[in-house]
Parts: sequence; C-alpha cells; structure tokens
Amino acid sequence: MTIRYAILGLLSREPLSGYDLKKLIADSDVFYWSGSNNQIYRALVDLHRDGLVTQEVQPQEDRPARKIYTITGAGRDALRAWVLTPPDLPQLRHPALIQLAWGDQVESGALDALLAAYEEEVRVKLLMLQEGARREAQVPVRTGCARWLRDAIAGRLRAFYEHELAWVRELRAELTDFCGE
Amino acid sequence: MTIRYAILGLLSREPLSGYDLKKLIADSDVFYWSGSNNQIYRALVDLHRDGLVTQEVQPQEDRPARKIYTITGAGRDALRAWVLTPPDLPQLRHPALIQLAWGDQVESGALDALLAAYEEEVRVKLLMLQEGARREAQVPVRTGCARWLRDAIAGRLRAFYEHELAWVRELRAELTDFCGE
DNA sequence: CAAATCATGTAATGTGTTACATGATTCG
DNA sequence: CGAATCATGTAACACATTACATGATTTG
Repeated sequence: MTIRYAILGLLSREPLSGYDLKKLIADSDVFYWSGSNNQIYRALVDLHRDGLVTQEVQPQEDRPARKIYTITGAGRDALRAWVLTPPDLPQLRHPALIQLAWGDQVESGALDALLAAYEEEVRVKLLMLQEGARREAQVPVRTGCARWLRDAIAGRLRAFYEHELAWVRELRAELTDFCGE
Repeated sequence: MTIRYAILGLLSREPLSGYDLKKLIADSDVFYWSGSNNQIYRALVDLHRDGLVTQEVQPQEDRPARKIYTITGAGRDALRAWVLTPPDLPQLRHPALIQLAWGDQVESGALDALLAAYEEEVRVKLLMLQEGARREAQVPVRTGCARWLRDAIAGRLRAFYEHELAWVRELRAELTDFCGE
C-alpha cells in the first residue's frame, strides 16, 4: 500500500507520467520497490479512481501519448496525513547473514572467498550510491528544510552500506582465528 | 525460495517439527519472514518432495501428532551448495525514510513528535534484540567457529539498530535548526 | 543492424500475510 | 473462564517480479 504514497509524494513535487515514476522508483534505493509496470500503472489507476490525482493525456508526434498525473488537494491531504502516521520499523532483509549462519558447514577457505566477493559487491554498491547522491545533490530544492531532509535520508542509506563494509572487513580479518583450519 | 534453505539450515542442527520451525522463524530477526503456517508447511512439503528432508510422524496422547522432519544427505549437500552461492545485497526497507522525504509538507512540531515516537520504537526494539541475544547466547553450540558466526550475525543486527537510534537522535537535535518555525 | 529509449499496458507466476478451521490442555 | 500453547493445515487475499505485447525512434 505504501507505494501509492511514494507515488503521491513524487507527484507532490511535480506532475509526472507513469513512465517517469517508473524510472524514479526503479533507480532509487530509498523507494525499495522494483518499479515494475504492473505496480506503477495499477497504483496510478487506483489513485485516479480515489480522486487523489488527475490525469491529462498529452499526445505526441512519433511517440506514444504520455499520461501526465497531477496531485489534487485531496491527494495532498492524504499525503500529509500519511506522513504523520507512526512509521513501521525498518526491515532488514539480509540473505548473507542467513548464509553465514550455516557457514561452519563449509571449509573456511570457501567461506573467505564468499566474503571477499560480498565485500567487493558492497564496495561497488557504496560507490554507486555516492555517485547517485552526488547527482541528486545537484537537483535544486525549494526549502532548506527539504534539502536537509534529502541529505539526511541519503546519509542514512550511505551509512548503512559503510557499516556493512566495515563489518565484512572485520569479519574476514577474524575469520581464520575462529574458523581457520 | 530462500526460506527453504533457512528451514534446511535449521534442520541441519537438529530434527524439528513444522511447529518448532514456525516458532523459530517467527521469533527471529535474521530470518525475516513472518513464519506463517502457509509458508512453513508448504515449504516442508516441497523439501520432502525433493528428497531434502524425511518426515516421521510422532503420535502423542492428548495432543495432535507431530511431524518431525530430518535433513537428508542430499539436503546437506543442497544446503552447503547454497551457502557458497554469491549472496544478494541486503535490502533495507525503511518506510520512515520515505515518510521523512515529504516531511517538509507538515509542520516541524508534528515532525518532531513523529521522530520522537520513532526513536522510542527503535529503542524498545533494540532492548528486545539484546534480550533475545542474551537468551540465544545461553544455547550451547558445537564449535568455536559456529559460536563466533552466531555472535557476528547477532552483532550486525544489533549494530544496525544502534546506528538507527543514533541517527534519529541526531536528526531530532538538528531538526529545529533546519525546519524550525 | 542490434540494442536502448520512449510509453503504455496485460498475463503469468511467485511470494507473503492474515484469517479461518479444529480441538484438547494448561495457565493466569 | 478466557486466553495461550500445542499442532496441523487451508483459503483468501495482498503484494511483487518477470515476461509478454506493441511500435516508432534514436544511439552505438
């Protein structure tokens, strides 16, 4: 259900097409959904049906028509009400931790290789995140408050991956001491 | 699909019933699934069909019969193979970050109240986690390696919530400077 | 010339949660 | 005496992902 509010939020900044929303959500890390057509276009139908957005068809030459969605007053009210809803705790889905739980069943060399690959994966992800944040930071924003919030959100995400990287590195450093042959 | 391997892993320690597995998974934070009957019992049917576990019905007086599942050799092989699979990156589903993204649309007093409630929620969660880890630490474990892995996993989870708590607190401290009225 | 971009949407499938159903026993 | 525990399972629904479908244009 939350993806509807994420879309509503994005539309509160500016009117967008389904295609635009799809890209924004698919490329984002905070908006953790896949951003599949199915999800986006169906959510927009729902939002439109509930009167939270209006739809304007914008024909184009040489390209399929765009459907531009604009948030309504009721939409803004719904968004504000949702923002003030007590937030759920973050959910950390961490498959590597589960694999590691049975790590004593494989030889420690293979385990270290696994962790090395994982460390590299996290490192690359962190770089991409920083790159993305740098691009984001260029986008101008209305108020100082909005800018501060944006940076705080990006910062939290970046910190998470930094901590993850530090954790794997320490893990690898200690691995042979505890599971070495 | 991963829940099958989580179950397989739990069965690699000792034979368990579906009910046991359900409790273990539902109470765990690392095994992030809800541990609903549907999921567990269906997964066990699949594992049994694929020959990765065997089933033994254990009748009881006064209580429904238990079905005890035991991992097979093929099951152990499958588990080991999966453990060495390149792990996916962790997925952080953080609704509070999304709500915060539109935080400039509400008054800063309400936003601080929101964050205060969230901070408290995180604090309680962290306490419960530490409590759970203390109980877990009592459970004896075969090898030093297994113990170390268990602590590393619990430590990562605890660190995540500690960082979250620190982050919210700093956020609240800075809130009035940037979004104050 | 193949692949990506633009732009919409549907279908099939997979995954996950809540609620329902049963029924004895034990605990507060 | 109501609620929780033990123990299995099914049904309905919600949520998500991948793949399919169309078709012109642009880029490598």
